[in-house]
Amino acid sequence: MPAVKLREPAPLARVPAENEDIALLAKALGHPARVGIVQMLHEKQSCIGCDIVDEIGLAQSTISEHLRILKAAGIITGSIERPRVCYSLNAGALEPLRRFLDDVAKRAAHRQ
Amino acid sequence: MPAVKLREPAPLARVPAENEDIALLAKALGHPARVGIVQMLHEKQSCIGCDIVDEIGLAQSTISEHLRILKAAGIITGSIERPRVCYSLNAGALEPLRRFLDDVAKRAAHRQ
DNA sequence: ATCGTTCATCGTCGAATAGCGATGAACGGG
DNA sequence: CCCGTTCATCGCTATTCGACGATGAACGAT
Repeated sequence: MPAVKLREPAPLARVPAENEDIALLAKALGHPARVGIVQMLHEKQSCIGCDIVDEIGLAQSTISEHLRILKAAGIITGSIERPRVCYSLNAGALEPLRRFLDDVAKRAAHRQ
Repeated sequence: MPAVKLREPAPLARVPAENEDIALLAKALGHPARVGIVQMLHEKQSCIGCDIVDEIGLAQSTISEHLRILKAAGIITGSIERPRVCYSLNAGALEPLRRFLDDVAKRAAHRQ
């Protein structure tokens, strides 16, 4: 045990866990194909199968990867329905990011 | 001039320019340090100089790069004030992303 | 039992990110 | 005129991303 207390490594000062969260959500949306997928799931309420591949116009493996990223971020969920997988939006997951942006917009408008 | 009309390369089917826009904004926010910077500029209304470097806790060159990315996305602006640069938030730039998220949230809540 | 469909995973490639230190430009002040 | 401060830019390295084709797993249908 050292005699002096070393300065805490600090979680990077100004980078609380909440920001980490927001950044992860934003990153997950940080690709046009993924925005398109969310848009699709948002319009066609119904969950979708491989139609996404046709709509977006990328290779199946690529779409699968994008779906994996969205799933990992909690933005979508997939339930198997052999032989397909039925994806649907989990709108609640986006709340932290949405609230962050709302907050910025509101305060900015408020002080004009 | 070929006799037949070739199929248009298509802007990637379902990936309209608007989504591209949203994705670019999201990408710019896709890093905790950048979220922190926006948060800073949002709280301390006043524009900031190099205080950001102290607050975030990354090397000056790294912060400079993050600022460049935010600037490129139109999210912040910087006005020189020798020898410093005064950054401030351009909240309006985030609107497309904010509206997108609001839309998703609203429609999701509506159909419950 | 075989086939077809749907999807995930793997390996690979090039491009982009993220981080740093070092260097350089641009002043305002002594 | 030199100095210090602030910031941008330049290499450079390591890691991650994005895309693809090929392969494989998991069934329903024939």
